[in-house]
Amino acid sequence: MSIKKKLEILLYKIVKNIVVEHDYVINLEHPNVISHGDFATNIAMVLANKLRKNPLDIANKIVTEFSLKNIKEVESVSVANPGFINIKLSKTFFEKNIKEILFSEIEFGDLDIWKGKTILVEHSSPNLFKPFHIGHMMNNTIGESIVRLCKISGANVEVISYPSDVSLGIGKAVWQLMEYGVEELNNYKTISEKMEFLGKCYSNGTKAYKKYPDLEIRIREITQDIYEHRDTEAYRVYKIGKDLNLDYFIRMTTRLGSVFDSYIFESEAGEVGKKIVYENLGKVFTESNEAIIFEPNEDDLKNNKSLHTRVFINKDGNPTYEAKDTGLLKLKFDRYDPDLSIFITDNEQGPYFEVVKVAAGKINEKWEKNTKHMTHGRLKFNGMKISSRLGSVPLVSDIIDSVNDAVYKKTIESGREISTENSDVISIAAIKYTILRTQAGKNIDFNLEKSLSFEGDSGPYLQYTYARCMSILRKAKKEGLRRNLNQSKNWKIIDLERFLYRLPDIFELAFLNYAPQNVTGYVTEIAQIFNSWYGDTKIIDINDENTGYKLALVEATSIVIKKSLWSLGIEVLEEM
RNA sequence: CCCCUUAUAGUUCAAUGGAUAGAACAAGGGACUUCUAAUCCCUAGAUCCAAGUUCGACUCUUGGUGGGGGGACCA
Repeated sequence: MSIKKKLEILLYKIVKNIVVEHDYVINLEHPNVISHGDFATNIAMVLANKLRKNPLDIANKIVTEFSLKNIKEVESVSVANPGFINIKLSKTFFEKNIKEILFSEIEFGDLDIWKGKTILVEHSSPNLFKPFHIGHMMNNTIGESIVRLCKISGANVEVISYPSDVSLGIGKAVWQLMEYGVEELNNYKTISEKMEFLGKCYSNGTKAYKKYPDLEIRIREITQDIYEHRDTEAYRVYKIGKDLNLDYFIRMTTRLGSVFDSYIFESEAGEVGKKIVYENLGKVFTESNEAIIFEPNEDDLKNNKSLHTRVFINKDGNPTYEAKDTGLLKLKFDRYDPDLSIFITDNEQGPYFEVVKVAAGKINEKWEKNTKHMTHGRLKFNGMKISSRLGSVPLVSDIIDSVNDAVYKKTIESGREISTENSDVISIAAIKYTILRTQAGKNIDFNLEKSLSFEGDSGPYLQYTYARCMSILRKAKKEGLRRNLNQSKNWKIIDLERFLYRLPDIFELAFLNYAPQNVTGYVTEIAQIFNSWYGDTKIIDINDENTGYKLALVEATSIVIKKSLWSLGIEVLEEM
């Protein structure tokens, strides 16, 4: 149990004796100003209202009781105006905590709050035949971080993606691919080149469809071949393209650090969705203008003003995205029965999914209650030069390449050398950090000069700090120095110790609020405190009896940084 | 017209209803014969507007204003 939980329980019991018959929650927080202590609570002020008493009197009473308990992890408890109770932790606690970090290693910070439960996360869902573009980078980065936070919660986590594998758009691409000739693919060696060619098929197919209306019949026929898996040339060509696309998707997401346990394809979800919509016709859905729609009733609207009428099956009898998503919900819950099902999309789908959720909830309550739709904003490019191979939409690989160029330049300027692999790790860290420092849902200004940096508040800064820790530890080892888990008597607690123990609480907060930026902010603060300490302290000092303990602190810092970055889906480097 | 979302230093972003609103970049000054200067130290600088709830509001409520997104057969 974390020290925070322990103190909260203790305070709860103490307060219970003072105020009977009143509901209250003990809420410990870390004061902004470290001189106020390690924890503070506002309970006395909250109770002052209910009891109509002076908050200072209540606080004093609680503090007196608290002091009698003689908690060895606590050095002092005090009262501050207008009624805060401040708690300072003891040297004993910090010493014990560093031991815990070092013994737990990479498991430090793991929680058990969702142990025994299952969480399903869907993210990075690609449009097959369309390039893996910048929007997917955003989705993948946030999704992967959510996946990892869920794993930290102790839950069993299943990760899936939901590729869009049937649509009129894909029909157009397949038509164009057949026009060019599928054997054209053999002229390209690498998978990126093949993908570039397929991307061209997609955009040129779309253009041709617009320009020549006569094509519609043929392209609709191709689309139908794909829907129904007909044994035709179109379907065979489609299969080749689909497999290539999936292969590429796996490569790209692997490069970014994601692994998927399984896929549910849009084609599957469409069939299932169409079936359940028809099954619930008259109950949940109604017919209107030849289409099947969902219309929210008065109660629905009272609870959620954003609801509106939507078409689930169009007049041609085909499932729309709404029906497909309903089918997807069924497949998710049938296959995984998750206690929580999270999926991540661009926020343009926010109002839309509210409707699907309410409609689906009428078929199965769980589908609505256990589903969390997380939305993210868009990456805006202002002034950032990206040479996109495919028109105006920057591809994920284009972006990473551009950032790689900048990393390479920076490396050369500072007189270092770098491998391609490490450069990639740094570039991806820089991009991911930029996305994850911001609250999901906001648009992000994605600018190499402004928001994407390698200095200060950045991914590479954190990697650099980790590498610095490792470098110190390597040197100590070389000199035959070993860590010492015990403080000497003259050791004075430093700020670093006052932050390292907080990781589990930060993880809990980030998990419960779907807020990776809590971790980003915390780990940046740790790095700043560490670097500041590094700046004014000689860590390896044979004449200092504290050297062993300082080495333990360096190691603990490296563990906390590594684990924090892991939760964000960012890799560390031993040297840079 | 309705709904969702967003507004914090010159810029890009933080801040579970708490105490003196934090960083970074840019600006100015300083620190490498030293454990990695992708670093550190110092200086200056901000809550869109108007009411309300509260002991206390960037945070909650209501009403405005600006940005982004949605609102029947696209996804």
